Amino acid sequence: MGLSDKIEAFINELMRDDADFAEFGRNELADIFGCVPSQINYVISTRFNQQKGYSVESRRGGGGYIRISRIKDGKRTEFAEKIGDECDFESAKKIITGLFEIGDLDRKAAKMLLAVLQAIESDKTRAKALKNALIERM
Amino acid sequence: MGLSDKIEAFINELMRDDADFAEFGRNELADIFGCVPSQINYVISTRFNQQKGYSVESRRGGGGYIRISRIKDGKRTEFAEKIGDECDFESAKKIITGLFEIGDLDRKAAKMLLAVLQAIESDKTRAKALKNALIERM
DNA sequence: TAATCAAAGGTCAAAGATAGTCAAAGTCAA
DNA sequence: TTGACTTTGACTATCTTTGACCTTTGATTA
Repeated sequence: MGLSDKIEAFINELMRDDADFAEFGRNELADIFGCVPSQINYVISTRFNQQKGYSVESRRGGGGYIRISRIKDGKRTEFAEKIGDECDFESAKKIITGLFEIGDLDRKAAKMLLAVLQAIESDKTRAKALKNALIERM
Repeated sequence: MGLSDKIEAFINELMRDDADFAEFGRNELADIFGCVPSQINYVISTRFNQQKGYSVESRRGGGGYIRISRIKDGKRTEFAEKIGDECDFESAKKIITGLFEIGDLDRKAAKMLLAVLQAIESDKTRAKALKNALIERM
């Protein structure tokens, strides 16, 4: 097993521990494996890219970090499929709340979406609007 | 978590206690965290600036203080006021894009909101929906 | 009252700490 | 041997921490 594979496995272990994300310092990880820091970027870009279903956030400077998290697309698709031709506000609210609870949406986004969905009068339009939003690829 | 993050968290705690503002002495806070006083300014300017929805007042000399308070979201209010009874999708898009550009919305939220707003057929409903979302307090 | 002093807070730039990019060099299997 | 994948490292970008010096304010003193 090559170095990159070992690092990949290690990150996967971290994700298992913390459920759906892994956070670490790039240098710290490079030290563990005795490699150059940019090797970590290589692993991330080849194994944890968007296409494979991950999103990556990072920060430089003191206290810097890299955080890899699984994209919660599954839930979105699942929710989207459940919506029929019509969707009343209460049902829409459950879906948005659900996405907020799994951390797919932050509080601000959830509140705004709810405000918009509430202003829509037609259950048909609401169904279409919510479906579109859920299918929207990031 | 870096020092700045800890100080940020501490100030957020203070705000929770006192509802919508936090007041403290710069040196006092610097002492608590064992850092130079100007570090406090750094935290304030990067985490509690106007763009993030805070206003800061302070006074020097004996009995000096720094007071941070949450403010109404200026840009949002400004945008909300510009919307009339009707709002076509292009106008809505400009507003959401504007909020994204000033960092008020992240990409995901912006995209979802756009998807929802696009699905709305009536310019009247769209106006109402967008206004509601903008007025929504965080 | 005017001058002075001490106690805050403000600014800014340098130094330090991380992470990102990119292309060259290395490896390995077909 | 060649092409795809990996490993390295020099250089870059960004964020944080620190410290020297500046300004404002209130209190004290001449």
